[in-house]
Amino acid sequence: MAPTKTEARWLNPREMKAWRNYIIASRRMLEALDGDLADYELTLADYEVLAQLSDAPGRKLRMSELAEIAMVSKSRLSHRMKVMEAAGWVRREECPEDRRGYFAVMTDKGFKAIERAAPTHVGSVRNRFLDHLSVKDQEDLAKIFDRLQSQLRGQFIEEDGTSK
Amino acid sequence: MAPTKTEARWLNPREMKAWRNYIIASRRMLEALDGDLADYELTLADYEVLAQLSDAPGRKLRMSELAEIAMVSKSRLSHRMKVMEAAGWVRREECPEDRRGYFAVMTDKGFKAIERAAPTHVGSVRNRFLDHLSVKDQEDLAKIFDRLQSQLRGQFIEEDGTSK
DNA sequence: TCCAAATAGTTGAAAGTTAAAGTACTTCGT
DNA sequence: ACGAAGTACTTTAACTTTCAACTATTTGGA
Repeated sequence: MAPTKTEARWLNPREMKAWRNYIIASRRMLEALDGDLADYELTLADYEVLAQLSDAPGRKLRMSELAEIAMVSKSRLSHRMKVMEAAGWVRREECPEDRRGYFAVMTDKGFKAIERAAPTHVGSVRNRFLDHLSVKDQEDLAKIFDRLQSQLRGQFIEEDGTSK
Repeated sequence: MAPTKTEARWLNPREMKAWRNYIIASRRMLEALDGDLADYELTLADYEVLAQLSDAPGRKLRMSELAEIAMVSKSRLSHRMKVMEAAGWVRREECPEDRRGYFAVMTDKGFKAIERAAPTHVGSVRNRFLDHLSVKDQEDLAKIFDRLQSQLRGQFIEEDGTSK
């Protein structure tokens, strides 16, 4: 089935500029953020995983939940966990309540690793993003992207018929 | 050298919301756009490469230039070109002016392929992005991301000492 | 002119990602 | 309480991307 029913009239210059400025700047910004983390042997995606884990109670989360909130697939998380486990940053723990399941648990070493990276990362986010936005810009962006996000969720439900 | 000198004070709730809403929605949107193109055996990155090529005079561009404007690395472009060449969408042509160089040339088949995908893609961009923005939102976003982009370029120059 | 350095592009290997299938366990309906 | 279907997670294999090294050519001095 076609993913969209909107007729395909071309983008006008204003639309084009909004769209292209947005994706180009975003791609470059993400690249830069990733580059900034490279000094800590981390990618943005791995950072996200560790950050979420470090915020969890007991620095411990079910694999699925971690995958969900860090926005990576289960398969990818599995693979990355193997790498991070080898680095001594996390370990897996069996879940007694549901024996199919596992917890991802952050080790002290992992916590230190992300504690070390966090100031730089936050600095990058300011440096490359927030510092260039007025308070109003920040509020506008938050609103706009919140709208986009909920719309996306809506379309997802429509498309595959699943409600979660 | 540290990539940033900004002190690492934590993000306040407003900053946090702007940043997180932005990356989360962006990631999901990009995923969705990619998904929409999958029906045409294209990724967003490949689409971008072909779209740029189809816009070029003679549907023909030097590899480096194409890599630059489509925002992929030279190496990646080389590899993708091999795949697209096998699909019959592009071919390489020697450059007589600079015998180290090559042109990427879009074939008729390639042009047809992107012509087929374009309406859907434009539809997706409307559907998932533009339709949810007021005219003012579009203008604001264009301005903000333009600012971010030029800032990024500035930092890039600082960091590696290169001026291009 | 000659050579060192820079540039254009490709390549191969390593690392990362995804998609599909596999294992193990739980849930649900009867 | 049984079996089918569903869920949690992992694994394998195919594919993609990156990184560094390589070839070929051009450029820019001395």
